[in-house]
Amino acid sequence: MAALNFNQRVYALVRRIPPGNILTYGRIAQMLGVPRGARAVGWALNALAPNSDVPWYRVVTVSGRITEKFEPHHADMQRALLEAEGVQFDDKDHLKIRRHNAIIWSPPLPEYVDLIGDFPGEQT
DNA sequence: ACAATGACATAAG
DNA sequence: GCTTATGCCATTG
Repeated sequence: MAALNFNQRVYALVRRIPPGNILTYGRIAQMLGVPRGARAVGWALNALAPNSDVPWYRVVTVSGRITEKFEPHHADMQRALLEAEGVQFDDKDHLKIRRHNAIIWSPPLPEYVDLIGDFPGEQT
């Protein structure tokens, strides 16, 4: 199996997102050092187990819209989970996030380095 | 190692 | 602002 370094990092980062805050796929990828690796982040969450402790619902698209590619059912659930944490939506199911909104979480620098920086070798 | 896939992002119409 | 087309990355067959 290959539940590996990259996915592990995505999970670790998503777990650090506080309630009421959100993060985009692209932003996560950029934090991991792969600015164009948004799809890979989505793939990591796709392989995530339903009972996982990773708050996958706090990850949205850069347009402030919940992914519909997965299952419409879950999209509705994701919206409910976010609303429960105080995240506000528009009538068109898109988040009220702008280029400079505060709900887009950003980790403290020390934690950022500890998280994204040099990770213990887990390859092979 | 090559080809295909997929919870995305960006550019163009 | 929305839809379509192309690009990117990691994972899987």
